[in-house]
Amino acid sequence: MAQPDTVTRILDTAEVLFAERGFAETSLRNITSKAKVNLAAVNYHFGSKKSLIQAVFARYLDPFTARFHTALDDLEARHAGEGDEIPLEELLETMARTVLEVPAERNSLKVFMRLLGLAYSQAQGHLRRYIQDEYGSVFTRFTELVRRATPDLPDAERFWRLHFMLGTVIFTLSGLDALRDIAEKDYDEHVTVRDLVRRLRPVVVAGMNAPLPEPPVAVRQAS
Amino acid sequence: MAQPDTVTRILDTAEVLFAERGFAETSLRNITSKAKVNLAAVNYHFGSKKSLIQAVFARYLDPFTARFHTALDDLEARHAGEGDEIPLEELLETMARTVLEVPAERNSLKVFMRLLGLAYSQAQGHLRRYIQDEYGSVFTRFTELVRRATPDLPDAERFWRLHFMLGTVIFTLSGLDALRDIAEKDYDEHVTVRDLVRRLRPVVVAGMNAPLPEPPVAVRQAS
DNA sequence: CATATATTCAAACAAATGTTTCCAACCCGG
DNA sequence: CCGGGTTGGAAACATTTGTTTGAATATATG
Repeated sequence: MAQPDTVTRILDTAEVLFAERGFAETSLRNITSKAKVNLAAVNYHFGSKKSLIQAVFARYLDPFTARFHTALDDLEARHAGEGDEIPLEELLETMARTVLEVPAERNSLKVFMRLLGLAYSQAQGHLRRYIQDEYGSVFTRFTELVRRATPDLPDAERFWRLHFMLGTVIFTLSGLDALRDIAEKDYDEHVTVRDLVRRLRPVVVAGMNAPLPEPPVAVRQAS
Repeated sequence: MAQPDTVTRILDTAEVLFAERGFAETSLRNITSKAKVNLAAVNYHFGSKKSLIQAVFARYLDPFTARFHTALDDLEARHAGEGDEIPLEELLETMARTVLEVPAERNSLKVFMRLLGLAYSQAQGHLRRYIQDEYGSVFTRFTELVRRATPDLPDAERFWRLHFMLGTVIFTLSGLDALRDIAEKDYDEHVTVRDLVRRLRPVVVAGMNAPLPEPPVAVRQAS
């Protein structure tokens, strides 16, 4: 256990390679050679490639869920006296802050968001199940708070809008490199993640507060 | 050339498998066996797996760009007399209608959107380049029209918001199956794509028209 | 009909993948 | 100094991948 542990060296290398090329396109040999670690080390320490992928996620999601829970505890405690409802802006703000805090410690927000994007897009059946089972409860708690913050929104509408916003954020931040290339070609400004989050905020808030859609046309009358 | 051509049978099978699992996770043997076609047929007709992937996209994007161009022609012609500016809502509406029309002919909007999502998320270097080179011009034309429709928006802000909205739509529609499962568990309503588009419209419009973000804090003074 | 061209097919190929094995090196408490 | 459990390492393993081959078959052409 002299310099960076073999395990953490594998995790460090794996997460950036996964983020860059995806899971299937990143071979164990690719990881181990770049990490200067023996090929067998992955299977020795993690058991399989699947487990390595899950471990990569766990290293982000464990601290994230922990912090997010305590952040929500704080928020609820602070609003306990005045009637339970936490404003939507504060909820979104809290989530954003937590998401930004966790990977900031290792300067790898981009990697984190890209991994989240992959978890959604790459079917990788086992991954979605793992994340849902392991970390679903925080999200449930959060959506319940959002529900209380937006009592006028029909349940279905709020559900979809939350996922719309999730899509906006994950898509943007996970495809950030490609977008940044285009953006820098058109306007030479170099955009940072924090800059993007600043731009995202009003859009997300406006989207959540958008007027309700017109009811479906030609709907079957009161079934 | 009796029943469904070998080439189209390959394309039909490949596009749904690609959409379900991604490109790297879908093997040629997987495609050919399900399509009841000989393994060598793919390399015979398309040359390589890469070319097959591009062909799958071309079958959607060729008709799409053609229709979109003529739709924009119509729109410009209709607004020619009154001073050039086409309202943002009409632009978005036109794009949405075109996106919905093309795959509707084969009842595969879901597949189309999922493929678009993959094109973004799966690095697959060659794919992004191919799409950009082959179909970039329509998007350029569209963004220029959007620019004229939103003269108050700074260029950079409009650029990013367009991509935010793109993210919302692609993410939602491409992850639709998973989301639909969750939605149906919570509210038994079965959501259709058209229903989702109806819900998306006000959110997207509100996002584009959101107030400008506060300027970055602690910015270096006039460089 | 005969010939040439296009397509299909089964088999094999080389390369790359995740995983396992087995032995050497190491570390640390006795 | 030693000895047992943990970690590191080279090689081999069994699969799976995309691709190629060459013969068989169908299709079209003169």
